[in-house]
Amino acid sequence: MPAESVITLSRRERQIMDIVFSRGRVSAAQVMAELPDPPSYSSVRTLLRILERKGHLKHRVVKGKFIYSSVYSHRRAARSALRRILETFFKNSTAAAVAALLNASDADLSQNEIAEISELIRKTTARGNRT
Amino acid sequence: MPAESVITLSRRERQIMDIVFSRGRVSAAQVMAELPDPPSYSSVRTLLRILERKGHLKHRVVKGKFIYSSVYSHRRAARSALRRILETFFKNSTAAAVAALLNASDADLSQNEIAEISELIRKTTARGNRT
DNA sequence: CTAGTGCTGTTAAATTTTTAACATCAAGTC
DNA sequence: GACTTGATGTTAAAAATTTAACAGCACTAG
Repeated sequence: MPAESVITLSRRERQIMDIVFSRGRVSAAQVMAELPDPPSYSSVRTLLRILERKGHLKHRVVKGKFIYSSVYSHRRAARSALRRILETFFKNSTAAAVAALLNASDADLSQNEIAEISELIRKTTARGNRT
Repeated sequence: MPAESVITLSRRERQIMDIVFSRGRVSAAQVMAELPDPPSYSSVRTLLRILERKGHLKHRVVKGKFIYSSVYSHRRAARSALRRILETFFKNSTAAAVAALLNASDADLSQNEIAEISELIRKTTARGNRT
């Protein structure tokens, strides 16, 4: 999801894109079920169609039903979301963001997770480092 | 910023809250300067007043001018934003989120940053660990 | 073949959001 | 003290969003 798109979406559109990203593929019914203060089924379908027209969603027909998914890869969308947060809240300091992230997750990481993260850092370090 | 608030905000309201979070304290003029497709000064002020009425912003009078800031602490807002991303994109896996974060920041972390992050992990580990 | 069921597409009304004109007020200046 | 300047508050029109009614179409069952 291109960074500039996000800030252009309306309230409902955002809510729906969030659901799409967390679910991957969704039917109108699923979206409706997860929307806060869900409107009618009809309204949800309208919104999905709008998002598709705007180029954010695509759909496949599965057994006669429309199954929607994002046009952007999960990776790209996540990256973009993180970048925005990094800039908005952490002045682009990755370290600060990681710190907050570790706290946000209730600070009860398992040893396994710690190990995973350490491993990730090692890998990242190995690749592109400079002074 | 309470998690449920975010998804309630309108497009402009969100854009403004983002600016407020990244700046800390802002005047209407500053907000206008940073808004994409900036509307008139008058419109910006109206929006700031709306956000204050809704309980998201507060203001102080400094030399006759209104200086707005968030009602929520930076820490809390960041935490909330991260939680949302964690859930939307990473199924609440902190490790996955950290990985993406390290990538998102162009993978050119300085040695200093690596050190900082490692230190943070050590601290987190020291505190709440299990298994 | 007719009716019912379960979808999607179209359309327009209702509501919310967004915008900006205009009024007002305080402060400094001549 | 009248005037200009620079700010905020009020209000309402314009635009966008949100909603849902309704129409249509395919498929299935009787």
